[in-house]
Amino acid sequence: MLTNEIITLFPILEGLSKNGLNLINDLATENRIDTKTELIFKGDPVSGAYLVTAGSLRVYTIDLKGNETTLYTVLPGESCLLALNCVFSELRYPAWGSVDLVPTKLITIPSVIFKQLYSEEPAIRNFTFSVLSARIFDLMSTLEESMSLSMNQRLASFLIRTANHEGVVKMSHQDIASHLGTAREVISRLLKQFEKRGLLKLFRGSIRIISMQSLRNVHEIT
Amino acid sequence: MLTNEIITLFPILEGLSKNGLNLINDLATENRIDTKTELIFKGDPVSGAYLVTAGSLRVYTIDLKGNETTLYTVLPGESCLLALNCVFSELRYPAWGSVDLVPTKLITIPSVIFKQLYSEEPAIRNFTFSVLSARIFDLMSTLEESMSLSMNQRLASFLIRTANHEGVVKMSHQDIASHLGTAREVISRLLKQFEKRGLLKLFRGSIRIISMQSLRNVHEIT
DNA sequence: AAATATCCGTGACCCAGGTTACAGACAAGT
DNA sequence: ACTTGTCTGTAACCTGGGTCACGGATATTT
Repeated sequence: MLTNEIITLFPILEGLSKNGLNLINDLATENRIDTKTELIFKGDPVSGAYLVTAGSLRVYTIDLKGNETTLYTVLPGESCLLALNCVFSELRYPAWGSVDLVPTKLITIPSVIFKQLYSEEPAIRNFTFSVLSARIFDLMSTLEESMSLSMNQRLASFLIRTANHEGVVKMSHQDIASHLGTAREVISRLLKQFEKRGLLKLFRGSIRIISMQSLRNVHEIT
Repeated sequence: MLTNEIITLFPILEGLSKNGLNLINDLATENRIDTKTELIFKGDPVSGAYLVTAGSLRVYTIDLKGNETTLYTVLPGESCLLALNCVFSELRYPAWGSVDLVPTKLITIPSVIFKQLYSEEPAIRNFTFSVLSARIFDLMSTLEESMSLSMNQRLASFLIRTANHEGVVKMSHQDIASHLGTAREVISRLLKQFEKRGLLKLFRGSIRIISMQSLRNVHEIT
């Protein structure tokens, strides 16, 4: 029973009709993806709407010089809006997608079905709209940050956003660099500064934040 | 008869029902805005969906240091998606909006009406979806450009996109700088370089592109 | 345990582009 | 014709952060 799982993770879909639920139940498929898997390539045709139910899906571009920059991350309870977009526009996927750190589960609702649902089910329409608009705000704030903040401010903000409940970020410097679109050395340098100022502690493959508050202040100071 | 005007400019709305047309006709309002008018302030409540029918509406943010950066420009036949967004989310407007260079006309469909139309009219839904998704691609490419291209490449690309049919851009250096989120001096410097290389000619308040092709090549060269 | 891969630290260098600080050119109002 | 405002040119300077070139540290595989 696919749909129960979906509804708990995507409460906005609660209003689905019986018929809609059945459609999804019968025709959506679920996939498990291992860590370090390239999932979607730029130019791929998109087979349907992707709903992430566990793990995380990273969507990124690669610029002319070969540097990756993360556009956004799709977490459980979210959907990949680029794919959604492509479902309607029949365009091909305009970026890359990969599973990096944790095994990930995602549900695929085939394009045809999704389009039908979209026209019949208000719940699906709301869902689609909210996915798109959430992503827009996200992109806008990324853009704003990348233009007006210095690297150490962006790093601080990234760490705060990414840390788990224990204040630990389990990523290599290179991973972080890719997310922020910069070089590994730069991240190492800045992290070292933070460590010297007592804001965090560095380990191989992870970072433990010590003073969340001071990290927040990096924003204002300069 | 408001709706005729709308339909010609927004062909995607063609499928509107009689009823929908009437609603718009009766309850939408049209405003003319003069040049150099601050129209929307950050935090304003949004009264409805804005459709631009003439001129242009610039949407921008202001960073901590007081620099403006244009997020996007709404042209005739387009709609301000942030406003659309706010219509549904009941959020306040998260940026600034102004009319800068040319007098602008815009039609406002009150929030309540727009929501009703959205639930009843497939045409309105398609419209909304396409506005959102177009803007997403736009934002993504802006983001990509701002991260991976050098200033002179971004300037070249901006000039190409902004020039009118005669290859003329009627903006001051300061205006351009605001759009690209940089300083006036930087733009002057780069433009001068372009002029020396014969790509364009500078006048007070405007720029005439001479070799569109070479300007495109700035992308590749460096 | 040897070999190989991944990760991290660090110093030296360089440059695009932001900043400061003027000065002259043109436009528009009085 | 002045005055005042807007727009442009330019030079000198400074710095964040990208790049190069390492070497050592910790995992992982064989």
